[in-house]
Amino acid sequence: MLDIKVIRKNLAWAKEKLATRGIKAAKLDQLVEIDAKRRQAISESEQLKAQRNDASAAIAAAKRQKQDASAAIAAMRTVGGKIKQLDAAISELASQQQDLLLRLPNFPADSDPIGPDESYNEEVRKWHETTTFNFKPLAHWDLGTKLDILDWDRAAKVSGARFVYYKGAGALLERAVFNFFLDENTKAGYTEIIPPYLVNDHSMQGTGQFPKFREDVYTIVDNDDPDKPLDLTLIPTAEVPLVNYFRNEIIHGEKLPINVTALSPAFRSEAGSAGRDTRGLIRMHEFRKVEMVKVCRPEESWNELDKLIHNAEHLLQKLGLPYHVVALSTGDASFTSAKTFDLEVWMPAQDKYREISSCSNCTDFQARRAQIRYRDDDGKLHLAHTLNGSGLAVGRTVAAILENYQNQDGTITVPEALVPYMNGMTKIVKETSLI
RNA sequence: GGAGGAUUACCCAAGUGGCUUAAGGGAACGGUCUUGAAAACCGUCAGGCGGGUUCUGCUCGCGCGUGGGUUCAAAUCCCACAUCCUCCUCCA
Repeated sequence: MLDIKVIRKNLAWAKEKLATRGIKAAKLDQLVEIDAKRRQAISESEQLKAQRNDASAAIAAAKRQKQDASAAIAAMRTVGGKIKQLDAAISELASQQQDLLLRLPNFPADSDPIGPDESYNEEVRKWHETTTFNFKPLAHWDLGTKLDILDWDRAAKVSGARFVYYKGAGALLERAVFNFFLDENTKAGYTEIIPPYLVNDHSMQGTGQFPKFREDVYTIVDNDDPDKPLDLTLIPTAEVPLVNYFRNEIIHGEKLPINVTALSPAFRSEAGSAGRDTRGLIRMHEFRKVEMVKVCRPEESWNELDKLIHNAEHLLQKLGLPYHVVALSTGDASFTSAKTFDLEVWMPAQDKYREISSCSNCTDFQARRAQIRYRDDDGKLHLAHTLNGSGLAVGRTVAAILENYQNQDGTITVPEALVPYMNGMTKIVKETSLI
């Protein structure tokens, strides 16, 4: 959430910044107008309350001395009515203001490439030449099916489109990948967490998914009354329970920066992406992801963003997967982010890079929504900055390994870093059928 | 899912409508004493958010789990919800 005071004081600047994210100037005019009315009403109400408090003290004193106070009581009755009216108006204005504010994205950083969509993203650096083959590489979904380690048909039968079974060496590979990630992240100083995978609406609002992106997630309903949603949503990313761990907390300054990592399933409705990436592991309703989250002081957050990206890059480098780093444009970056770098891994069969990690500095945007604060040496409270990044998306990593490490005979060479995690297995060969 | 009980500061806890500007104790912090420490004694210790402002100060409002309500006036009375505890039921 943006700070209304910042918008109020720097209206022209705010309009210009948010225009690059597709927000119309009229929205901000409307916002500051409501804010002005609200503050006016607060001022009036509080004057009356001060008056009422004085009168109440006088009434109490009179009563104690057994004197009559009925005139003062009658006078206060009308004041009380006015206060009630003003307070109702204030809460209506406050909720209008909140509704508008909750739907405004974060201010983009000055360094963000300006543009409405991903075509304005800028490549920052590239690691390793893209993989070449002396045969035509297969897509990971074909490799997975031929090896009988990924089963799309039975997942479609059991759950529907965009679900998959991992089997045998496939399941082992998935497990090897996430255990490798968790171990590496822990070595890099992140504390491992196993969070809840269902969270309440306050948490979804705290990290910025609600109210704007309700249609992107799965919310649990009451079985006795399916029209009634329960206050529980399947997490679309571990970022939600990790960041909300700190919600409404005051952190000791010396604890910062805090680094946490978690493996979790991620559930996404993929509303609006019909027809895109319909095959393979790229776009699933349910996938596993290892997430990294940082909570830090404002002055550290840009440096911490660099560290976060390097932590994610380190994983791809150890796996030997070619990738590049892309700075997202103002229009492509996520709602909560001031600056986002995507890591895109090379997918040979598709002959292009695909997103495998998204590393963002959310500045104080989530901290203000979620009230994540710290007390520093000066004894004062400050909003923290929050950062998040995938480290990494597990299914997409498996897809990249299958495609980049495939051999002409259809087997997969296991990346060296994963061999210990695969119980010494160096090559994935065709599984025997279960049925 | 059912029945009871609870929720006040870092911890324990008093407080059943107006002299509560929320008692008291412990912890913590500062000081006196001491070579140093302990003890004793003295002091500080109810957070924070919001409004106004001539702006690092002053002032007003709100703050006793959360949100409503009653009242001239609510920690205190009423309603709803959340969380925790005990018991029953169910359960990996």
